[in-house]
Amino acid sequence: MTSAGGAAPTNFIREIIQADLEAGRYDRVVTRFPPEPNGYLHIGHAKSICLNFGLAEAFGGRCNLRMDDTNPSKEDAEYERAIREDVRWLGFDWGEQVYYASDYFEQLYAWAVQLIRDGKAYVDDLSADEIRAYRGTLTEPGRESPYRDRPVAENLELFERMRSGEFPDGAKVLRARIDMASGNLNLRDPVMYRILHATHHRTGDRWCIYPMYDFAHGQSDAIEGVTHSVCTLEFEDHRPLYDWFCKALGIHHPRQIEFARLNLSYTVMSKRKLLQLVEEGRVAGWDDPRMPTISGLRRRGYTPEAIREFCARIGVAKKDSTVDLALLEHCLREDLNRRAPRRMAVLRPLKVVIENYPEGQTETFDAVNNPEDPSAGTRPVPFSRELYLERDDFMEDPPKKFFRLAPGREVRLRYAYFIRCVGVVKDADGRVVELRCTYDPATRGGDAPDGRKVKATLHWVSAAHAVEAEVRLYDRLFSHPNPDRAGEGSFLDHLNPDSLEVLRGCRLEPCLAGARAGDRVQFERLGYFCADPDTADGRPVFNRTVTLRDAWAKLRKKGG
RNA sequence: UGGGGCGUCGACAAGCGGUAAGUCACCGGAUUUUGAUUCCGGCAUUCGGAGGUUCGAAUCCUCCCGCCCCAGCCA
Repeated sequence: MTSAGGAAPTNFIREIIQADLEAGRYDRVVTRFPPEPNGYLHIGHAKSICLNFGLAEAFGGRCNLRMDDTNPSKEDAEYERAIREDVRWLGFDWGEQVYYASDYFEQLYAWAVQLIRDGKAYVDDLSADEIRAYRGTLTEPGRESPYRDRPVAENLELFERMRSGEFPDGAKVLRARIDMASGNLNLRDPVMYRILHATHHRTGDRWCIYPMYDFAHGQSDAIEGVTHSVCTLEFEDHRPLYDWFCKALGIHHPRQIEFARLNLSYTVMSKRKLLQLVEEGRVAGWDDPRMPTISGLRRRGYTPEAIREFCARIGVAKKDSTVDLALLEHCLREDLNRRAPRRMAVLRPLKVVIENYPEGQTETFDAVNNPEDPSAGTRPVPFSRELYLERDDFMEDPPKKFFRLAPGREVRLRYAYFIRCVGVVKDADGRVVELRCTYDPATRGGDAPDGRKVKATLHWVSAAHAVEAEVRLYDRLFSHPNPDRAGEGSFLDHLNPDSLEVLRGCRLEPCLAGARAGDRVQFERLGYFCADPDTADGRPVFNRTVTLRDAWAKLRKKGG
């Protein structure tokens, strides 16, 4: 069980469970999170994970992690490994063991035989195309297969031969015998087993017939004593079938409850599309920091706490909805604000020479590590005659609302001195390459004894002491709020061409030399950053997790 | 034209017959050695629409409209 749940607000699922408990329908609560190991987990799965583990925790029950591994042609042990890692990282504990649908293959087979014996399942020789044709359409009923009334004994024998490998893929299937005229397509004699001569990553070549989702999921729930099988809306149509199998088999009958899956603006969530992004090299892999995968978010610098808080805030309902990415980012900033140490980093360096500061002199200032957390203490930051400032913090011909550095203007260097720009050095092309400034020794520490004010406080890094680094600026992967439904064309048409900008030659304050992969910091005035695994000794690589809220950027955008 | 769902502020979401919570976003304004954080204020006379029941309806009934899902031997 978990210890990670927050105080999640109530929702309709909790109410159903509460009512079930009170009515005595179940005497305990068991849920499960059942991913298919055919891809990486994403933020949408996080919603389901938080929901299922959270439900179990709220009712003092248990939540099983179960691999829904019934299709060997798509699944892989690597995905399984990643799933465990991600669930664990999110902060959930699945207890003694991971469960596997594949562990139930023998039992599932026995249950299939039982249904055949009861005349409720039959072996069909129709091809896939024929089955489709016989199924009918949304508005017309289907037709019964000519093999539907095979004698039980023949069905039994054929099914056994299917298992023993006598038939090639697709030659036969086992079908439930329900109702070819049902308005619910799932009830038109759904396929229970198909022949698949494929090696399963766990059962190897022991099987060449594999159960379909509908004949595996509910039964797996039953075996594990699941009481509430929570899944997404698209399975609502499957519930009658889920119930039919449990009833026909006379086994423990969990209640299936459906909720709306998570959609996030500016991102795609389907595994198919995420896979495509990876396979076509649109991103660097499943853990590319632009991906909505758990591993991508982790590498980007997200915290499990922020993701859990987000999941608690979005709620659980049956309405199709798309949550604003801004909410996710808000949860992230909220968490990082209270825990990320502050550092100074200049991403686009502009050299500054303090003309009246003695050459060769260095002094040290104490900088606060985290204004939100006094216990985080301070660190020393060296200051000298030559510094780097952010190019964006200087404008030669500033607009009215710009109150950073400009010719003749005075600003404060954080923790250090007031400086005034007295000269601009340009190259042959007229590009600003260096600033000449003077400092006021009386403002040491950042306050003027005469009480004069400055409108801006800038971050800076001493040139001689700076650590060079690579910084990767990430932005949303898609430029359209809903890449899935943005008119005709592919979602790929809406990829944001500026989703990644790599900056080299960035200058960090010296204490960042020892950054280790996974370290999260706030670069003051810029945003939250996380040291990437590509970080090498003495050569940090930082990913921008998210920018700080930026009133100036907003202003600038408005003004054109 | 079949079956299953869903419609409350720009985005989420409470509300469960007694007269529209909260959050994000947005817009002010205060404090600030991060144009950050924090703080304070604003933001649905109205609940997809139309009727009806009721002293009273977002909540109950009827009809209509809109959106989503289902025709894999995927999950």
